[in-house]
Amino acid sequence: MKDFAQELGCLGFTMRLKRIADALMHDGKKMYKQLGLDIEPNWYVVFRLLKQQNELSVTEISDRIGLAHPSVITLTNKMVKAGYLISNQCDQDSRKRLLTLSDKAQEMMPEFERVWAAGEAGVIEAVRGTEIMKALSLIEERFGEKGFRERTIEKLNNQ
Amino acid sequence: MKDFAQELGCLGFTMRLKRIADALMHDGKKMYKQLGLDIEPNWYVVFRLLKQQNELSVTEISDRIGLAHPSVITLTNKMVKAGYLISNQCDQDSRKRLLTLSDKAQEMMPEFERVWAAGEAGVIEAVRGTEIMKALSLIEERFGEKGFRERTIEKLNNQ
DNA sequence: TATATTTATGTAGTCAACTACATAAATGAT
DNA sequence: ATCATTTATGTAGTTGACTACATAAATATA
Repeated sequence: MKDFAQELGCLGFTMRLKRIADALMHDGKKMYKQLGLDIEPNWYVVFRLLKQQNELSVTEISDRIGLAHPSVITLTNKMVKAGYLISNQCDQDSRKRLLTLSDKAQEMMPEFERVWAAGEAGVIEAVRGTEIMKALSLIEERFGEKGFRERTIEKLNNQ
Repeated sequence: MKDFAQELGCLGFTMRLKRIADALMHDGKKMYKQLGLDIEPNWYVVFRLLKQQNELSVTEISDRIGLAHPSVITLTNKMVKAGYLISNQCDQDSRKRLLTLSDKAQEMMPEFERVWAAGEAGVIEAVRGTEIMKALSLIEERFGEKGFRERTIEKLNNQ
């Protein structure tokens, strides 16, 4: 049975992106469970970011990883609850809450890194020969400048 | 501020796909609202499919568009409620429910088609020069054969 | 024919993202 | 110094996908 979203050409773009992302996310969850690790897909972005930056506020994380701040709050709250992040009120600016990696996080990091390296190797294999990372950058940039809605309405008016 | 998911290379793949898909979906909703059309992003896949196939069951739609059947039930129920689909119990097999486009759907189709054509033109512009549709096909195929979890665990064992 | 299996649909609950709104602290302007 | 604006965080509610389980009809098998 041929996939219909594929038949739709560029119109099927969004649905196909979402389908792939969802499938990877679900399979990622399953993977961590199978490996007996109590972390979730996407946490690695925060792990990696805080490893590099040491200490960041909610909004800073939100800006750097491109998720809305409520999503970051939910995500990091889970990581705090799981014992991987420490949350401290900022001295200079009492609105801010600064997040750092806990000792548990530092301890587990080598094991996580091993898994992430394997995951990355798997993805590299799956996307081999496609230039998709470069394509995503370009597409992100273009949709960043002018969204889908604006583009469509512009085209509608020029018809 | 440089995007951190991009810095992560292939590891940021899933998150970036999800982010783009979510942004397109949200902007699509906004667009339909702005145009005063009472339809949702993704409905066009069902509209187009039923225009081509006339009458299909829930499972057939699910198979063709690659969404899980509960998602199709939710999606098509909304379309029925909005008056765009007719649902009929199948005579030969009373388990099946057959979905067709309503008169309202047929009537509105030319207007929808105009919008979808504009949307597609916008996407084509945004992805120009990237070969992303071809890339997605290849990636879907590869992850279809062997998922992210399986790939990662295989890599872990070969380290 | 009776029973077991498969298939089609439906329901319940989860999840990760989003927007919109609320509040409190810091900053800027008159 | 007061008041307005901006910024940081938090909460509530929505969304569209998913899995897991439930039920009923059809089909296959003993």
